[in-house]
Amino acid sequence: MRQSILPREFYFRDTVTVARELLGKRLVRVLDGAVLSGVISETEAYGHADDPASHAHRRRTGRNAAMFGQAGRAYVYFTYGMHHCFNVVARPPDVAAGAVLIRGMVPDEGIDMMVRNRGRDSNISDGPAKLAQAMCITREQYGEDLTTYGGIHIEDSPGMAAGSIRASPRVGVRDARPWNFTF
DNA sequence: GGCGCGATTCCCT
DNA sequence: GGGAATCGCGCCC
Repeated sequence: MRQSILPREFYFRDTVTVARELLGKRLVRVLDGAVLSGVISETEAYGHADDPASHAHRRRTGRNAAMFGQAGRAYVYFTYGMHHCFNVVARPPDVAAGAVLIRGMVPDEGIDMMVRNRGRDSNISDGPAKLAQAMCITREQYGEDLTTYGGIHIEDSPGMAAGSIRASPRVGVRDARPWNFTF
C-alpha cells in the first residue's frame, strides 16, 4: 500500500530542516506503470546568496532557475559531461532559492530495473549520479512537480529520530557547513 | 567567442 | 590514491 505524497508545504520550509526530514522518506519513480523506489539515506542542503557552495549563490541563470522556483519541484543538473544529479527545491517563503541534493537511497521496489539502468548489480544508488541513473532521472525531469503522482514523488514515512541523524561537511565543496545528513 | 572546471564515477595501480 | 571520461555553463577577455 502506498503512503501519502508529501505536500508542497513540506518543502516550503528551511532548506536544512527539509534535508534532515527527508531522511527515511521514500523516493518513488513511476515509469510506464512500473514503480521504482527506495528509502532516502543521504541528503545535502544548498542555500542562496549566503552559501558560496550553492549553484544559486550568484544570480539566477538558465541552469539554476528551478532553485528559485516553486518548492516541491525537481532541480536536475548535468555535470562532468556525463552525470545527472537530482535535487528537491526547498526553501522558506522569505528565501529566494534553495534545494536538497538527494545523494543516496536504499533501493526497494523495482531493483531489477535499477540494476539494468545502472549496468551493474551492486552500488546502484549510493551516490547522487548513481541514484539518478538508477531512477532514470535526466534533464527531462527538470522542474517536474514532486507533489503529484505519475512521474517522481516522495512519500511520507515516520522519518528518522533526530538523535539518529549524523551531520557532516558537504561532499566535494570547499565549505565547512555540516549540511550533509545521513543516518 | 574562448577557456576552465565541476554538488561524480569508475577503473587501474 | 590517482587519473581519465566528457560537455554545458558561467565568467572573463
